[in-house]
Amino acid sequence: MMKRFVQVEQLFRERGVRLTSQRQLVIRRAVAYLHFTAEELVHDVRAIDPSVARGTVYRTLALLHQAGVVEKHDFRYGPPNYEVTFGKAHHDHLMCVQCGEIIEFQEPRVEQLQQDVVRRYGYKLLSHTHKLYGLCPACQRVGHRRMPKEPQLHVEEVVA
Amino acid sequence: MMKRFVQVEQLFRERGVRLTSQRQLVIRRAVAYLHFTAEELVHDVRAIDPSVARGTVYRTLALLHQAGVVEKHDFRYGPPNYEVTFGKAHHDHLMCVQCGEIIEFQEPRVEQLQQDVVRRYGYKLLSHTHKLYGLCPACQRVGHRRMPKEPQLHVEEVVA
DNA sequence: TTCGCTGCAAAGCTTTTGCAGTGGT
DNA sequence: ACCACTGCAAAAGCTTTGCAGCGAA
Repeated sequence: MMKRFVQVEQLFRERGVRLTSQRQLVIRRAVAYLHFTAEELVHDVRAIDPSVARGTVYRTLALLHQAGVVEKHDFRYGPPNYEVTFGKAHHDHLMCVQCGEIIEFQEPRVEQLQQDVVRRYGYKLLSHTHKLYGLCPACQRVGHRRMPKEPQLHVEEVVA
Repeated sequence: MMKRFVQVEQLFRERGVRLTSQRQLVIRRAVAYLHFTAEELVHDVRAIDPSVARGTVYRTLALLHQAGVVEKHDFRYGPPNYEVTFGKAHHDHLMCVQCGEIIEFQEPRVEQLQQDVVRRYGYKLLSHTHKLYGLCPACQRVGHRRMPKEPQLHVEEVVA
């Protein structure tokens, strides 16, 4: 955890982005989470230092995204979800559009193909999101007519 | 185009969703677009029938997403972008986090792997999003310190 | 006839922004 | 000493919702 924080700091330095005390705090808190919303991060950071402005947290979050440190996921249930992907094994998402179940899966072969694509266009890959939407086994059986209920996250595998 | 509209109607019927005149209008307009925002769709629909409420458009858009007809893309530039993927060849996105350039690419091998994953969990695949974030060749060369400018969409291939 | 759907319009949330002052490098 | 960054607080922007009436099946 500490190590990851230092790595992100290093990343910012390389990019010539100033490492203010506020940003250090935001980064420190963000990398401590698995998943979080922007407002949760605001709340968490301000619990430690109430003087940090909401805008600063959002601005830092944008920087973290640009640096490839965090991903933004929009699952259509509540506010968008952020996730720190830097220094972690990538995983993708499979979601049931009916009941909202979310499965996290790993597929190394996709990672390989992503490298192929990126190379084809001369890009340098920083991060990615990959979501599959469908019907889970249960929702395929019952009538397909109900609106989704509350979402549920089924974490298949979490790699620290 | 007309054919796709009829197919979507069929899909709604199968799901036991009522096909009101308002929904027909929203679907008709949505499938006419390549990319659109929710508000653009609202504007377009209301240009034809001003009595259709904003809420109805948003509610129908949610249904279309659940049915796997449209995808929602959040590129962090302006409002989320919707795209009709039903009946079209899938394509994924490669985006430069620096300048906002967006490249649409096709990678059939990824599609194949998606089927593997979906089968593994017993799901029925409806749609997907797959985005790669990185630095384009130009932004790798110049200093990496500037905030993104306006986004640009480079459509690699558009399949009707 | 039933009950899912709609219009209306306001509320609710998340995110952005302008500006004067502060602080990293 | 620069000028990027911050706090503040309001504005903006997108989406949702409650409710009474309507209309598809």
